Amino acid sequence: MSSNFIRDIIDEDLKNNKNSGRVHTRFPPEPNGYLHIGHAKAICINFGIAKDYNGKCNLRMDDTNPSKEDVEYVESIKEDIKWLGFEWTGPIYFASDYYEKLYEYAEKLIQTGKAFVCDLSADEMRAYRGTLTEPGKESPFRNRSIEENFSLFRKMRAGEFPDGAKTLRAKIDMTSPNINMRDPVIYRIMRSTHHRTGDQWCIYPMYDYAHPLSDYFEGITHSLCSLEFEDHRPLYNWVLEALLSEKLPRQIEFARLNINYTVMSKRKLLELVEKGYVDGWDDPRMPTLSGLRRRGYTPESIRTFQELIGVSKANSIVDFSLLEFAIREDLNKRAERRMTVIKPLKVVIENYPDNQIEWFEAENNPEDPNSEKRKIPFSKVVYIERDDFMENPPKKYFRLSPGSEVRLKYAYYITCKEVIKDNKGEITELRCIYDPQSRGGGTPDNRVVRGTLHWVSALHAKKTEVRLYDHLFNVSNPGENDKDYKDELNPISLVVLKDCLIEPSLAEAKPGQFYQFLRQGYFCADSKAAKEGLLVFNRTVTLKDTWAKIAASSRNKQS
RNA sequence: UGGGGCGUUGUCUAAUGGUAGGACGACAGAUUCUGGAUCUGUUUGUGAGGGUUCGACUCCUUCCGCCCCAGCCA
Repeated sequence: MSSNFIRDIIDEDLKNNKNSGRVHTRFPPEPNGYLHIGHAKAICINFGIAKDYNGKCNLRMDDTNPSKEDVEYVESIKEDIKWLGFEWTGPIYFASDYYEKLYEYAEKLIQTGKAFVCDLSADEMRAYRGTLTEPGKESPFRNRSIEENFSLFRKMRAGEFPDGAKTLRAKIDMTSPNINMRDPVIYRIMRSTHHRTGDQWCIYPMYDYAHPLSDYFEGITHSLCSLEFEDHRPLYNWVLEALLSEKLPRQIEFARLNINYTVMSKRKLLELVEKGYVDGWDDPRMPTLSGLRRRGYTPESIRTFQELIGVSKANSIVDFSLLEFAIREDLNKRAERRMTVIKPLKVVIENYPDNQIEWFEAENNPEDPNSEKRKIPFSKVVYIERDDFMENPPKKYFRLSPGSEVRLKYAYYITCKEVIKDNKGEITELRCIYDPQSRGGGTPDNRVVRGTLHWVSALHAKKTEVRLYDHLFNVSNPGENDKDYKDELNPISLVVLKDCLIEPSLAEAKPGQFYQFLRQGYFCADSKAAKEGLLVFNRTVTLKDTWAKIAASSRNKQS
């Protein structure tokens, strides 16, 4: 586990015996959307630190805004964290469990003259707040007596005022250069049914007030959050210091994760879901954990990725290729190999006996010495990949072309004798001959064939749907330069191919089971389609493709 | 232009006054029944200027650039 500036701070705290050597973090999502890979960074940081320091990490739902939150989201959050491989300490905490306590502390704030009930409307409050460069003005309600504030606040709770009519505000400093300190609202009146407390409350605490206290209630020592809360730290500390005298949690901020060719804001992801640009939160193109899971990403690969990107305070955009590296590395070691022809081209082996069937032994995983072998059937008619044949091949193309010889993996060498086309000029079939001496993939004369192709036997193959995914957006940084990110969606981020041919053993693939389709990529059986009894494979990531690179660069040279 | 942050190769990240290193990518080669994997090698960087110092990514200073903040969101 590599170090970072947060761990350095904790090491220092430990050295000074701060918090009596305790390390207690928390992951505090708001249940207003599904977790995405940016959350995974925060999860790995918080749970990872707890694990490595023999500490604790709480899961706390930061549910102080019922208008946006829902139980569906709390369920998905639990599932995603468990799937990622982390366990929270104790029960799941909810900020809503603290509503009564939070209310009592607010009364304490009033009693000590540190909070007041304000009648300013939202618009008025904005006007009083000042601007970035001008100080604000004090609310005319700022100097109400403690008794009046007290009784008004109770009436707020009792529902005697309409929504938005009054707020409870911290009395700090309207001239502060930090706008967060200009008498921030800490309670608002909002008649909204909460997913846990129902209609019990009509006033709800604000994040800036509820969060530090929730941390305190749970004995959190290090409250790790993202950079945009840096400006809120003085307020975080103000709330705690105004109410408490003991050792307090310390907030530390780190840069959130950005990855190119995708978006990472819950607002935007929600919009993609609600407006139907994608097939739900778990669409395999989404950067959500449920999407990545459905796509075939493993929890191990996501944890590796988080380890690779590190933790710092610098804003950054991580290359998608790093995520791809992490999943390839994991799946290369673990995924069983299968042969699947995605875009089939019929090959008839003219000199192969008409009704003969042979079974060849194939490695399930050459990277795993303990893996078993399987038998695959071979017959006179096979299918190969359309891309593995070119009638007029360029230099350095060592797949099949008229007159050339290639190896059908695990089977025989074949040579192309004739190309058959339909009346539109489209190639429909290849006529080949095989060398019986090359059985098993080698010949007595050790002749060199550069190309080795995957194939399926026409007699035995099963038809299946395969879905190929690409970046959801076709620009590196969607929404940049005032563009609407929705205009930058990649129109071919999903390509559905329905006539793919799989080898027989794949017919029983379990939902979520991952494979390497030889020479093509890693694929996993789609769990959503499986619920409807369909067998569909999602492409998780392609294999690295050196030939594609060579072809592309020579194409560039020509143009 | 108030306040808070951040600038190290194409990308991410180390080095906390003492050889600017790692990972990904890229490139080259070896090897290979996957143009995969594996192995080897190569390349590119401290935002700019001044200062302190034997020595500066690191300290001081001036500047430049980028991000965040004016929700009764989190």
